Amino acid sequence: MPTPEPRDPSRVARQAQMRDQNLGVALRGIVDAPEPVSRAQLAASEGLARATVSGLVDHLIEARLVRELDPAQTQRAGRPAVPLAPARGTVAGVGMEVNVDYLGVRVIDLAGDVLAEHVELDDLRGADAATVLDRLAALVAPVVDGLRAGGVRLAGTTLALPGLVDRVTGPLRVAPNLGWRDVDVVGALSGPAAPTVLSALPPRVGNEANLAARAEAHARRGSPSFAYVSGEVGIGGAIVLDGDIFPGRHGWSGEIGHIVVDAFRGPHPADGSLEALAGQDAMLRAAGLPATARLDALLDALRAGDARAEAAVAQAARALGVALANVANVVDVGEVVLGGTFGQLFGHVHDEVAARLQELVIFSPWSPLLVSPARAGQYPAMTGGALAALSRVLTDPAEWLRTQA
Amino acid sequence: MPTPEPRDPSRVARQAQMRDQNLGVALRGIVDAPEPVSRAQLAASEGLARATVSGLVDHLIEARLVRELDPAQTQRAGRPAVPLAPARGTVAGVGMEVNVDYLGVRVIDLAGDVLAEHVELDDLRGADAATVLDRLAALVAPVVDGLRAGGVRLAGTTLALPGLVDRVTGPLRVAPNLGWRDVDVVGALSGPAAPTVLSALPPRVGNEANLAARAEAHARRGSPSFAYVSGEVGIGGAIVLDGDIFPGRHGWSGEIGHIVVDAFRGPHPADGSLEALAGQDAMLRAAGLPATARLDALLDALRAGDARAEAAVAQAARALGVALANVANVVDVGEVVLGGTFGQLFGHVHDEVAARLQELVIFSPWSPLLVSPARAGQYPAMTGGALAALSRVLTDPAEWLRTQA
DNA sequence: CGGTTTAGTTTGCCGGATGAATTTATCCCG
DNA sequence: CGGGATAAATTCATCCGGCAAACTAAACCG
Repeated sequence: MPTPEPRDPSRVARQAQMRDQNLGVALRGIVDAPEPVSRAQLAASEGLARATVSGLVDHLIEARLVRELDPAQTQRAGRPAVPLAPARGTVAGVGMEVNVDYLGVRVIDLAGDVLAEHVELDDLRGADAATVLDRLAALVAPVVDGLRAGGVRLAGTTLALPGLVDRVTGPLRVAPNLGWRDVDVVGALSGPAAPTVLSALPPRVGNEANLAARAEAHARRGSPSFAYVSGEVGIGGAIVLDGDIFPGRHGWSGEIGHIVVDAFRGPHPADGSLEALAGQDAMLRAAGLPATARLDALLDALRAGDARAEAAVAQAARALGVALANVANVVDVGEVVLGGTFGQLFGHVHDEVAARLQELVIFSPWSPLLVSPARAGQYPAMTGGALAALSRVLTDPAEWLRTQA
Repeated sequence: MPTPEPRDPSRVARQAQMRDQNLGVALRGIVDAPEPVSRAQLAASEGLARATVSGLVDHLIEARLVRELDPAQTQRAGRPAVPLAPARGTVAGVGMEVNVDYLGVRVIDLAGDVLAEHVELDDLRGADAATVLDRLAALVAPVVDGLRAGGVRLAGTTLALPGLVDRVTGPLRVAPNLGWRDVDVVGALSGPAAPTVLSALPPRVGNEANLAARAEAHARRGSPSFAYVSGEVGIGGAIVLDGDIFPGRHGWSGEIGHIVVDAFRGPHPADGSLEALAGQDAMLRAAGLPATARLDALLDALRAGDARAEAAVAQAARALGVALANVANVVDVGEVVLGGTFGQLFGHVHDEVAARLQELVIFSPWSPLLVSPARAGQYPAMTGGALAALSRVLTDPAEWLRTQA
C-alpha cells in the first residue's frame, strides 16, 4: 500500500474546525471593529445566527479574550446592547528588534495597547551576534517577567531583523548592515541564559521591513493593500495585500532595495540597485556629507536649502519612483507607503515618486497610485512583531486556548 | 473610481458550505491525481472518513463529473479498489484568444482532453475590434454548437487578450500591440450576432500572459510557483504561486514587460523598459533584420551564426535577466519559466538569464533559481482560458451544479 | 402602566461528518 | 476447490454545531 503523500492540510471541512473557525471570525470581528460591537451586530455583519454568536462570545469571554463593556446610553427603544471589546492586559504579544542603531522590545495586548516597552540606542554595525542577542535577552527578561507576574499570558515572541531570515524559525541567513551571516538566532535566544519566556516560547524571526509593514497595515484599518518601503540604513520593503503581508515562498519577498533600475551603470548590474542609488550612504555621499553623518544632517541641509542635498534627494527619489513602479507593475498594488528614512523625507520625495509611478505604471490611467507616508509610529517593526505574535491567537483562538490548558 | 471591493464573503463556516467544500476537495483530489485513485485512497489522503468520501463520490458520479473505471488488476488480497477518474466529454471549458498573429478557440474537458480546437492565423495589428470580435464569434459558434449537440455541458468561456483587462468582466482597457483601447469585449461577444453559448454565458476576459501561465502551472503538476514570461510581440508575464495565478488587485499583476531596468537611458525612463529593450521589435532591429521580419528570421540568423543576431539576443537576455531578478527579489519565486518568443530562444538566453539571477537575487545563495522553458504547448493562453472556465466547476462543484439545474 | 422595540437566551431540529459494524470482492493457502 | 485473510465500500447509529423560532430581558414611549 503506497502511503498517501504528506498532502498539505487540505481544505477539508470538519465540524470541529467549523467551531474553531467561527470562534476566530467572532474574535476578529470584535478586535478589528473600530468601536465596540454587540452580539447582535456581530451576528448581522458576519451572517451568523444570533444564537451561534452568543455561544461563541460566551466562550471568548470565559477565555478572557473579550470583555463586556457597560451598556451604552442609547436614545433608542429596545433592550440596550452590551458592547464587546478585546480584553485588556490578559493576552499579549512580544515584539523584539535588533537593528543597526538600536535594539528593543515592545509588548502589546489584544486591545492594541502597549503594555511595556524598552529600547536601547546603540550603533550595532559589526557587533558580535552572540553578544548582541545576549544583551537583547537580558533586556527582555525583566520586562516580560514583570508582565507575567501581573497575570499577562504571552501569545508569542517575534524578533525583527534587518536581513534575510529562512522561514520564520530558521537561521538568519544574512544581515548586511549588521555584518551578520548564518546566525542561529532562535538557538541563541532560547539558550540557558535566556529568560523563561524565550526558552518556553521559541521566538519567531522575521524581516524588519515585513514586520514594519504589518504594523502599518494595522494602523490603517480595513485591510489595505500597498507596497511598503522601509528606508533604514539599507532599503527594505514589503508587499501588503488585503491587510496581510505577502511572504513569498520563504518570507523573502519585498526586497525592494535590491531592485535594479540602472542595469548598465557600473561594471556590475548590482551597482544600479535601488539601495546603491538611494540608500542612506548614497544620499549622504551625493549630498557631500561625511559618511559618518546621520539622516538628521541631511534634513538640516535640506532645511537650509542646500542645493547638493536637494539634488541628492531628487536623484534618490527618481530611483525610488522607478523601483516602486516596477513593484506596482509586477504585483498590481494601488498604494505606496514610505516609511523609515523616506517617511522623514516624504515632503521631498513625494512629487518625484508620484510622477514616476504615474508615468511608468501601465494601469495608472485607470487606477491612479497613491503615495503616502507611514503612520505606524516609531519602531514599527517591534509593533509588527508583537502583532504577529498576537495573530496566532486571533486566527485560531481555539487552537491557542488548547495549548494554554 | 472603481466600485468598492465587494466585501469578501466572510469566511464563516456553515454546515451547508461544509458539504459543498468537501465536494470540491473530493473532485479536485480526483482530477489532480496523476493516476486514478479509489475512494479509500481519497479518504486517506484528504483525512476524511471513508463513509464521507463515498457519499461525496456518489454525488459526483451522479452529476457526471467523475466516472468509475474498471477495477484494476491488482496482485494483492482484498476487494479491489474502484479507480475514479474525471469524466470525459461531459463538462468542458472554452478558451478563446485574440492575439496579434492569430485568433482561435480551444475546448477542454475535465479530463484535460482537447475536445475541439480551431485557430485562424492572421495579422491583426490595428484591426477593428468589433470586426475581429464578430469574426471570433463566428469562429466559435460552430465549434461550440457541435459540442453542445453532442451533450457536452459548457462550464464557461474565457477570452485571452494581449492587454489590460479591468477585472474579469470589465472592458479591455488597452492592448497596445492590437491598437485597441477601451473595448467592451463582453458586450461585443454577447451581442445578437453571437452564438448562444456566448450570450447565455458571458465570457470572462483575461490577460494572455496570465492565462498562459495558468496552462503552464497545469502542465507542471503539483502546485508549482514560478514567474512566467510570455514573449509575444510585446512582453507579458505572470506570477504563479502554489499553482494559482496571482492576480493582484485588478488582475493587472505580472506586467513584466513594463519593468524598467535602465532608468537613465533615454529621455523617458520608459525607454529603459524590458519591452523596449528585449521586445521582438527591439531584437529584430538590433539584429539588423527588417521590421517586418518574424521571429523565424531571427532564429535562422542565429542558426547561421550571425554575430549581430547573437549580440542582439545577448543584450535582450541581459535585460530579461535583470527584470526577472527584480521580480524574484520582490515576490520570492524560485523558478522562472520562459514562454513564447523566449521559449523558442531558450537555448540562447538561458545562461545569461541564469547568471543575472544568481548575481542579483539576494536569496540565490540559499535557494538557487531555476530557469526552464515553457512546456504548455502551442497557444497556451487558449488552454489556460479553458482551464479557467473549468476551475469554476472544480472549486465549487455544488454551486455549479445548482446553476445547471 | 401597558405596548413597542431591540438584545440576548433557550429549545428543538436538521444536515453532515464520523467510527464501528457489515457487506462485498478478491487473493492465498491447504 | 473451499475456507480464511485482507482490503474496499456501504450501512447505521451517534454526535456536533449551526439555525430558526419562541421566549425572556431591558430599555423607551405615550
